Amino acid sequence: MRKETSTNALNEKKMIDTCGMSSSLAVIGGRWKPAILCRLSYGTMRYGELKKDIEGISERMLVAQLRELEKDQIITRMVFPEVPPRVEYQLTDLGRTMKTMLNTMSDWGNMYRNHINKNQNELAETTID
Amino acid sequence: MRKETSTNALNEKKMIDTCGMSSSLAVIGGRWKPAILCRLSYGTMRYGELKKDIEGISERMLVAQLRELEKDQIITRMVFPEVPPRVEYQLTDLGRTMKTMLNTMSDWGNMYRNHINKNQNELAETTID
DNA sequence: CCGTATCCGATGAGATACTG
DNA sequence: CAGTATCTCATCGGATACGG
Repeated sequence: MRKETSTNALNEKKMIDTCGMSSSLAVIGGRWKPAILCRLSYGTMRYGELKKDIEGISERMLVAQLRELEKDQIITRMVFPEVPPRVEYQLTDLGRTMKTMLNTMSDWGNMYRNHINKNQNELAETTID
Repeated sequence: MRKETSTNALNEKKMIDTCGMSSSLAVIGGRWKPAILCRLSYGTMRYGELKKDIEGISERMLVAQLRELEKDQIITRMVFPEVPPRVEYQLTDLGRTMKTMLNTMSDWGNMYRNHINKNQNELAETTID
């Protein structure tokens, strides 16, 4: 039953063996889920707000991604029986546990993009003949 | 413009605006890149080692993913002009900066899977009639 | 040993029109 | 307002055969 001897090597080994990365990517991956999750991490939003805020998304995709996140227990969908109808989405407790990961990914992504752009600019400058 | 007053809200706002998550996912996403990156984060590996170690991957996909990671400056490809031929892959310095993110994603993914499984088991137990 | 080339099905995702 | 339904196209990824 899994000794807890925490050498660095063992910790890293654990990562390879089980590789939970795929589980994470299955939940947060794809073209639109990052945009949805980023927004919902600040609180509740209505369907129409998400649609207006996420540029370029079609209704079909927005609904599909919201349904998947709901099935994966990351967000909740609350329907208010009013006229006109209102539907609000928000992170579950489980969904809120993602915030650290989302921030880490966002930070690395920004660093990476800056790095790539910087190198391209330097390259452009040195190759002017 | 942009006041640098670092309230919590503003820090979070930064995440939404730029959302580097998509940049991260563009580099590490997909079916096979997690497996490749996990393995290369321990050091150099040969093509054949990767192929043997990553169960189910086809040569077509292995090569394609390695080429993309190389283009994205995450790994290097070193060809040794020997007989038989030898090709070694390893993370670049830039690639090594991903390790924190990979671990965070792996940890959350494992936590998530455990959480889901646990709830399913409890549900199964309570619904036995 | 380290790949390419080719074919093909499954899935992701856009556009448009319609509905309770 | 908050969605469905349908059609279409592009990309991802698997299987197999062959090449330096």
